[in-house]
Amino acid sequence: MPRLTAAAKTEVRERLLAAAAEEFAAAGFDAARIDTIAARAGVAKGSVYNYFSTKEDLFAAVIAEGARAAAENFHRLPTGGTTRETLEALAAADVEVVRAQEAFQKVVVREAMSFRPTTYPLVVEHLAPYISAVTGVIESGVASGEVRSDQPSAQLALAFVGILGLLYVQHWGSGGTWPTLDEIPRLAVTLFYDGAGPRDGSSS
Amino acid sequence: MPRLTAAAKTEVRERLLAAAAEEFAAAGFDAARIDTIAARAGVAKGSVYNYFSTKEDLFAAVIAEGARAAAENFHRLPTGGTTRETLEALAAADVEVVRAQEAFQKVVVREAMSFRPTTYPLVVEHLAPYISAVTGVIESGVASGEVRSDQPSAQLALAFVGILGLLYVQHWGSGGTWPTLDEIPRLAVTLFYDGAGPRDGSSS
Amino acid sequence: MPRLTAAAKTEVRERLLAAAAEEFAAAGFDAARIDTIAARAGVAKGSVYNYFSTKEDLFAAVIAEGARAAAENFHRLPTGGTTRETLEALAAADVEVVRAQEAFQKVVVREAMSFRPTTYPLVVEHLAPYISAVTGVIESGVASGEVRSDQPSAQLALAFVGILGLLYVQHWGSGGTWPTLDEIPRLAVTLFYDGAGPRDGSSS
Amino acid sequence: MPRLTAAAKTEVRERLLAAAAEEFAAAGFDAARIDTIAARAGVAKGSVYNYFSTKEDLFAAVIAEGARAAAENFHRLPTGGTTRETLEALAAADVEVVRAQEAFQKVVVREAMSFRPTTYPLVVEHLAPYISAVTGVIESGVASGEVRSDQPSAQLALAFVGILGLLYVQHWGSGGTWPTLDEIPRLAVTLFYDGAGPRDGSSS
DNA sequence: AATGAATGAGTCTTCATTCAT
DNA sequence: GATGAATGAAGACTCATTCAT
Repeated sequence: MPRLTAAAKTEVRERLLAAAAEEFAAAGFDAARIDTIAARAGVAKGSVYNYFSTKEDLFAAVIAEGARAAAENFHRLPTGGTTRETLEALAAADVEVVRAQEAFQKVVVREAMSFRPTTYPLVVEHLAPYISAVTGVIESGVASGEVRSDQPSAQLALAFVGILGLLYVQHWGSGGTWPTLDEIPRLAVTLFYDGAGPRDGSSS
Repeated sequence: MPRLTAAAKTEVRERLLAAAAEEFAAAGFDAARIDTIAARAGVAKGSVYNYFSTKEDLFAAVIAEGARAAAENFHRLPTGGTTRETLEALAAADVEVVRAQEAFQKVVVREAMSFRPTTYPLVVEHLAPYISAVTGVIESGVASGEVRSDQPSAQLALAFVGILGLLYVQHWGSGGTWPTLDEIPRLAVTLFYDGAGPRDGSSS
Repeated sequence: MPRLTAAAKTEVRERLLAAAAEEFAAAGFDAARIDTIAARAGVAKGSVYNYFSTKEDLFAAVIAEGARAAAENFHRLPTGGTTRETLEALAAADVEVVRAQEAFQKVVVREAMSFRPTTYPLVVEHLAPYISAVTGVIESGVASGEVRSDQPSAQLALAFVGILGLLYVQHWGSGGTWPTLDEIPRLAVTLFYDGAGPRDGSSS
Repeated sequence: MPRLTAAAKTEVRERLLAAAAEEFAAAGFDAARIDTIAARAGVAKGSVYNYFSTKEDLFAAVIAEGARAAAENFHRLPTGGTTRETLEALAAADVEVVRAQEAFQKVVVREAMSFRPTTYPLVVEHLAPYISAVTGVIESGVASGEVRSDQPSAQLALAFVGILGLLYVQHWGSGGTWPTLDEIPRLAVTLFYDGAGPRDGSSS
């Protein structure tokens, strides 16, 4: 009989991941300290190495968990609305993930934006399902004439995800001032879909 | 009698800045090594400290130089075109700066996207003139009816600069595959100005 | 389960203090090397920092330990003799401390004599109980007419402690030649109590 | 013809010595910085090495100058008074030297009290003439019955010089509070000559 | 499995000394 | 002789990782 039940192990692992996400989000990979993470998770420093073989490994696990949670949304896509509505719903769902797991998402977004040779491939790999889900939505939009067809769908999908990330960056960078998390879905869709050109009367 | 002329000192300082930009761009602040920077600049490690009192100080100088070069464009704004043309010209000029000083701009963009408490204020401070110049262009566009008036100009300006940054991130993150630097000005304007909604025949 | 028992930790800490005292006594604060101290204590350099957060902190601990041992004597003051006998007994007890902890006492005496802004306050603070104990003895002497009353007791106490220190300085400075440790208590009392004026027959 | 007259060279040398004395007095040998000394003397750092080959050499020159000025007094000994008066006059003359050259004397006194292998021999060597002059005075006192004869004169001389030093230490250590420089000669003689034993009516 | 002390390679930074001008 | 930039050896301190208990 194990000294710890599987459930207990999982629970410690999750506490470690959460603590690590906080620390990596606040300090970045290099400045993050294992001591802090262990303390925040309420375990001894050495115990961290019973769960993750390396600081880098722990970091990767944080990214993976963040990306996993984000990607999960796209398995229960809302259907039946316009492309615009679908995209806004997606963004809204993503915002909920950010709300629930702010630290994880900060880490993912920062790494996605920082193209560091060590960590970039990780993020790309983990975000791939996410991106391809968005690509699917865009393609449907193109098919139905709701999305312009003169740009590759894959690139438009990247742009949408990028804009969403950008809004998070501005949210965090401004200390939550602007935009607020609530405003993000609508803003993302407006920016992505309508652009800044003059309105003929329609839209937000 | 000074051992070095003022010009020679400036030259060393510039070599150091360039070397530091390379290193910071490649490794990030924490992982960057003063040894590497000194070696790349062709001076002894100790000499770095004759020019910059601290690693952090050197980093700040790199940001300042990058932002300075970027902001310089906006003093010679093209005039007389449409807002769209002006924005594209601005983006094109910025791309030239990136081409000329790729490492510096990588550092600036990365820090702008990474909201680290230590460095974020620096970037914000140095990018302020840049942002407010773009805001001016947008405001003219609003006045002439070329830009939608239902969003604050300052926020639209942030969005434009953000999209530009995003495209750089994708450029660097993709290893230069897509978008290429050449494509960036047009893409930035298209995304920002037109959005992804369906075309009625015009554009791109 | 701790890797070391509390007793083992204390033991390492004491080895470090002893090694540090040796090194500080021999080289002075600035010239002392943490490497040397660690090596002498038989631990790795990094381990020093598990016990003391800073070289300065370690130094302060050495002073504190030295002063603590010195002050301890004064809690078991000999009573019932003349002031002269009491002072000589005190000095003799102090000499025993010096014998037992020569390096610690060297550090304390040197710092007490060197009025360096950084360390002087430390010494003053730690020697305070010591000085005030001596002051008490002197006051009794004044009350009983054994000590002159035309000088403040506090200042006489300082003088006594100073003379004791002076004799240590001459002991160490002369390589132990003169005075020897054994001679110090008698000498201290003679100098302090009788002075160099002519004898009318009495004393030493 | 030299680019600098001998007088000008001497003048720079003296400024350097004075600046060095200040710095060594304030910081101690190790913490003293050549930069600071050069700046305080109003010359470039490199110029220091035109006058002194080494930091240690400069330090030795400061000690030598301090000891030289102190020893000078003893060449014009007051004569014809009692031993007690002579000693007080000597102490008074020494206090004048300290007043005129406080930094130099601080350095000498501190090193005399700190028995550091590197510097102690220097001080001993330079103070030798000083000590032997005092020894001469004491010997005369012994001969005339004014000084006790049961202690070697050389040791009494050391004690007198030591007490003087001790009073300086207390003066500097107390921030000039007690004793003041003016009080020192009388105090030195009282302590040295009379001791703390009870008065029969005489003295201070 | 958990613990936390020990480890030591790795870093920034300082500063006496040199030397080209 | 004066200058001050360049040098690089040296040192305090950090921290991921290991491992005895």
